[in-house]
Amino acid sequence: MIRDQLTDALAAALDAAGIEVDRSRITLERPARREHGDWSANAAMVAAKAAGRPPRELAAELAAWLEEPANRPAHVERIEVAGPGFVNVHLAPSWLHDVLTEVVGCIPAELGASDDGAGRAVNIEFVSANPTGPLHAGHGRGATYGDALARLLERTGWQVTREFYVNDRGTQMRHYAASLAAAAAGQPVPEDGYRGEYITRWATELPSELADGPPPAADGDDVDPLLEWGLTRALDDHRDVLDLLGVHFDVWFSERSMVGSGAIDATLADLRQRGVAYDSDGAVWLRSSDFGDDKDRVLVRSGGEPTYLLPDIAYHRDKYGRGFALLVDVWGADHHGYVPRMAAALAALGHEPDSFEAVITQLVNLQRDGEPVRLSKRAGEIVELRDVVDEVGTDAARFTFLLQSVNTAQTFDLELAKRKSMDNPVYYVQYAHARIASIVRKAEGAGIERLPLEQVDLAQLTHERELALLRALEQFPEVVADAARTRGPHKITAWLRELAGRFHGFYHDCYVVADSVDPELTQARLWLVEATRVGLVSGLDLVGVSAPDAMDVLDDDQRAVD
RNA sequence: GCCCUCGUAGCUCAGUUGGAUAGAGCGACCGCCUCCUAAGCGGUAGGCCACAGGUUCGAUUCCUGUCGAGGGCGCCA
Repeated sequence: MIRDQLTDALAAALDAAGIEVDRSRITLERPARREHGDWSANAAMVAAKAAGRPPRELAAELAAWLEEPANRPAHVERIEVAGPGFVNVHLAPSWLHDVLTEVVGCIPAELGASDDGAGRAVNIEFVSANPTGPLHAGHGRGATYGDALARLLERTGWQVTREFYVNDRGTQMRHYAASLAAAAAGQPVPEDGYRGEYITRWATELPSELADGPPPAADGDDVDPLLEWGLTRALDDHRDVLDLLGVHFDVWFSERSMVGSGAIDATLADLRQRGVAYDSDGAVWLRSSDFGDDKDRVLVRSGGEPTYLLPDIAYHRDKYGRGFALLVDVWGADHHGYVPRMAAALAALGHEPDSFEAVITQLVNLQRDGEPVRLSKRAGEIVELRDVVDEVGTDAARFTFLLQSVNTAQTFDLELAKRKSMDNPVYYVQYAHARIASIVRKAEGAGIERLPLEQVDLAQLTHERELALLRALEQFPEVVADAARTRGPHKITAWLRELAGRFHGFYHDCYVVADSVDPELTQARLWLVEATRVGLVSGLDLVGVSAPDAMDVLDDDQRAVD
């Protein structure tokens, strides 16, 4: 890595100047402006105070030392001092030609790969919607985010398990079953019930012996056939829609399974043994306020029934028991208040605070051509995720959900997402890939074969468009590492848009296969195009979006409408 | 009242452990097709980075406060 070479050289220059400075404070950054060079160092400004000298004077000394032929790192063209004391390094294009060679030497799945995770096991739990109804549009964001994060962590050396927690017991399930029963009997949904449109729709699917049967038992753990049917119906829906979205789970973990296994009782016993649970007012409490929570929380109600918290703790205890070094939970915004008590509970069980992370995904506001899609929460109106995916397609849905950071509320415009035009980022990026395939076809059609890389003169690549493309590719490994570390897959879509943009500029200004292009240049450009293809496929793979070889061509009428 | 996430161009959003003249796309306006898909490319206009202090050589970034938006504060899940 040239960055490391430059950092080493800079440290040597500081040594030579007799200046001691904390090495970690010396950083090399990519300047925002091209004329500031390829890399910029702040070392002189950082060291100025300790050295008691003006930063620019120091910078000049460092620059002079680095320009000495004996000290000059590879590819360095010139070094300048600028601004308040930056040392700017300008590199020769040859360093980017080396980047090209590195990129085409990788298959897409290897590009940006690292060993940051060191093979540790991470469990990513996401979606985990209650099996009391269909997934809605908001779940799509969590589903896509969780899956993309999983892909990022896999790329960076983690062993990933994708997990869905099924809340298949408790009061919500009983309300759900009662709602189905009421709808089947043509009666109004009970006060605490679910009143979405899907209830009546699903009720019509009930087999007659269930639809006509007696109302479900009000409580108890007796098996209620109607509830079982409803559970299966909802889970089938979830699995099906997630499949459409290209999201697949390794584990569907049943809350109910922990009753039979004794995991819930064992967890309570564990908490008591650690002295972090106590009895008061007939209930059992968790001493969560000792672990950063606002107040203590009830684990078992005075009536003897556990709250939702206890099975959740048992569930996370189970995950630790399966050997995961890191647990990541992806939750909707309406659960963020739940984070401190969960973290407190896991700390109370003796786990490292860093081993549990909760990512909160903010809301998704649906729009259609700029107009908000209004829903009545009281009437239980939702936009089903299935409808979103059906309307805009898997690729567009995924890419759009991943366009921005999950900690800001998202505006998702259905019309924009499905539009096949330049204002839709997913098509902009995919179109770049299709253009590459088109160039390859064109070359084949012209009988031009791409020669082995070692026979090609990459020094032919000097056009600013060509270099800009290589600069974007050069950054990819860092972007991947950063996106994984900060749990931000939106940084991948941002990079893809950048790369695609630079490719479209190249495509416009630099023909690859044409009579006007020298054959040697064609060869170099064919390799540049191949490197770009590897980058696009690699990035698209991280977000689970396809890289098509051709796009549907709009006819003239449609184009005129655009 | 307390907590969480935010507040950046007309709109949707980026903004790299604090860096130089704050960016992209869309929208608006002006240009560009004998040649690999014009679903593209180039240019112009558009900003008190919500506001006020503080830390720093340097703050959109870190700290405090104010205002504004959304969400959360149950022996509900």
